[in-house]
Amino acid sequence: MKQKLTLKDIARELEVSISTVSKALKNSEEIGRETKDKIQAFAKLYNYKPNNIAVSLKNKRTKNIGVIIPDIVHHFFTTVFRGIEKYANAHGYNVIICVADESFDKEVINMELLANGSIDGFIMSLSAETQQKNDISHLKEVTEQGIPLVLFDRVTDEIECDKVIINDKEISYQVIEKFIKEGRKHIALVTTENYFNVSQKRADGYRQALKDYGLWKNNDLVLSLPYSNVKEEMVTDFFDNNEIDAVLCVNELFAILCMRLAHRKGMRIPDDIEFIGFTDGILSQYSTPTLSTIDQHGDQMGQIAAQMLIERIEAEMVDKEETYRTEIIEATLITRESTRY
Amino acid sequence: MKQKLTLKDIARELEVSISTVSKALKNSEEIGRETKDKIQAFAKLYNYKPNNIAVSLKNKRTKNIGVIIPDIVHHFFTTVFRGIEKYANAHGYNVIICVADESFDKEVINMELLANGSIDGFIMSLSAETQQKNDISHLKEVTEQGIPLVLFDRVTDEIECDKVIINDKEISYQVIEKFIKEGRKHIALVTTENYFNVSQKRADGYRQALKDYGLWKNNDLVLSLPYSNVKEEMVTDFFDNNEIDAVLCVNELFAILCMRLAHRKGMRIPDDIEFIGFTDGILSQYSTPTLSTIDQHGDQMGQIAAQMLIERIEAEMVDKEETYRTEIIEATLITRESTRY
DNA sequence: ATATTTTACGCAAACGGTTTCGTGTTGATA
DNA sequence: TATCAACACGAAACCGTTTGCGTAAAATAT
Repeated sequence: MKQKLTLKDIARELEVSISTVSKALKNSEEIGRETKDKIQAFAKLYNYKPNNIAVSLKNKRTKNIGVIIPDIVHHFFTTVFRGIEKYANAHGYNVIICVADESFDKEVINMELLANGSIDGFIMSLSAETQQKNDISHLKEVTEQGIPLVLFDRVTDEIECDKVIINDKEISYQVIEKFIKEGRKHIALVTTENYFNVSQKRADGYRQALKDYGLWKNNDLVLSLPYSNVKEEMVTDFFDNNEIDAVLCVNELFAILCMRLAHRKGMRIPDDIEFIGFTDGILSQYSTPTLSTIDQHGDQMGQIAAQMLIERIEAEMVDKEETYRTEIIEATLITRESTRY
Repeated sequence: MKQKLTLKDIARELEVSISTVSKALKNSEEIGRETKDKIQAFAKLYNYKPNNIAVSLKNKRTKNIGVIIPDIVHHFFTTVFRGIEKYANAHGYNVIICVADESFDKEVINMELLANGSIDGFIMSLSAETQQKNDISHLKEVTEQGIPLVLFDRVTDEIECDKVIINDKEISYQVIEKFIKEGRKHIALVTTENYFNVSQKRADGYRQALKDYGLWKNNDLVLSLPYSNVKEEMVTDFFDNNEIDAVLCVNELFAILCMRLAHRKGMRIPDDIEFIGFTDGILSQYSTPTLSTIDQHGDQMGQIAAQMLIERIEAEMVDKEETYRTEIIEATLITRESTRY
């Protein structure tokens, strides 16, 4: 096992000082042509690479960004992550990832760990538990330390930082409007328990559209399901007790589930009932029938988040204008077999 | 923006030396009770946390592990990753991830970047291009530097290191055997172009089983599809030109695709034709009909890989026994609607 | 030939910790 | 009272780089 070559090794070997080697490798004007050539040749020959850790310590910049997401086995987060990784890598940054598993504690622990010098900034989406408790002191701590933070999708108003979200309310409104214009009268919403910021906004859009078109009665056509372990009877009861001809679901899985149970009840999709879900994941493309979905453009979201973060990190070196942006990405509807148009 | 507290700050404030502070915070016996109390109280009050980078530089241990995977938007890799992350986190390690995007160059670049001190060891699965070129000099370089490496799933025999794989050949054999015992006579294999190590092993199992039961003729019932951009006619031609009553697919997507086209041809699943795929992803559970799949236990694989790596990393501190293990995980068949039993 | 500027390089501090070793003080022992 | 171990702490080296500054030698100007 050959040990890694250090500046000191090269200096000893070539009988010059460490600083000369360092400067020569940076092609500094301070060093003579001959010496530089000699040192550079030697370094190349023995494949010298500077030690990242030492460089980080010295410059106080790690070129790492920390990503904290609630879940990795989840198509939307995966695509966002890919966007982040793509942009970060292209700009010389590595990505350290922590999966909070929707747990508040894991989120806090990981964040504090990384905040101690391991990263130059954070990109994150709040875990379910964090949104539920609405405790964001760990985020506050980090931003007070001057560590840049970009929130995406599951954000909170209570913290000032850059954010990337989609137009949840508007797209929901548009989708409901579309249903209405097609002549649908009994439009349901299948959502999660309401501590999710995004679910609330989607519900707002849904409600608003129904009100604007005089179709709003009450919450009878809103079904709230638990985040996991959905029991089938909850859904079947809902379909049995209500007359429904169109459904918007806040995620792909709920939509697939509902479609399956509606189909089992003998309803024809999309003639008797139409379905639209959020998240254009792999399920939507391959379900039977294929599902019309709202594409959240996760990849783009990730790239923008990464861009905002890196710009913020690198702006810190010069000056700090403390105006934070919220970038809104326009979701788009992808129509497939679960809708008529 | 309050700057991070350092040992030096505490030392100055409490009028002791830096080394005293350092020792006090480690609860060293060298330091008197009173002084320790005072320092520890102060540190707690102002929430002192040691700088990870400085500690890493000093101990030459980063407590980071590098994970390089070909693709992140892929259920199998995602689950393995989750296993890695889970184990690593529980043992005080962070995970730096690089997505090679199935590209050789990205794999090499990322690996070299991380190898310069950023991580204590690697866990990786070879990208498609790397397997195709069969160029693993970057792996050799890393292991020669003494950086521990664990390969999983897409491994190579040409490098000595710890490995975690599944019993691809055996499980394929068993699955084909199952088909045969049910009376299936025309069993097809749908696979990828053969530079994938795992595809080869699966094909081996398939062929072996047919031979052992005297059903092997030639490769007519083996369909090789490109890794992406599969054209439908390739599959339909295959089904049109051959009499087939059972199919093993090397991944979930191929299986779903084939099922759909077989269904379109009017074949009844599972009566006329049965399907089994590799990878128990979300698609298998929600397709119509649901797909019987071979569960590769990605989560477990990830945890074992992480365990092997961390043990190797921490063993390095004591001595180095250079015997490498290959852990084989037993895949299991999950039966659903696409098979009769 | 002397004064001045360049050139080319080395010294040393710094980044934030850890750790070995040395030393002044104390109280116990002879 | 001299001796010595135990105690409590500090000085300094070190991890591998970066970088401001000082300076001898060489080059140029006077």
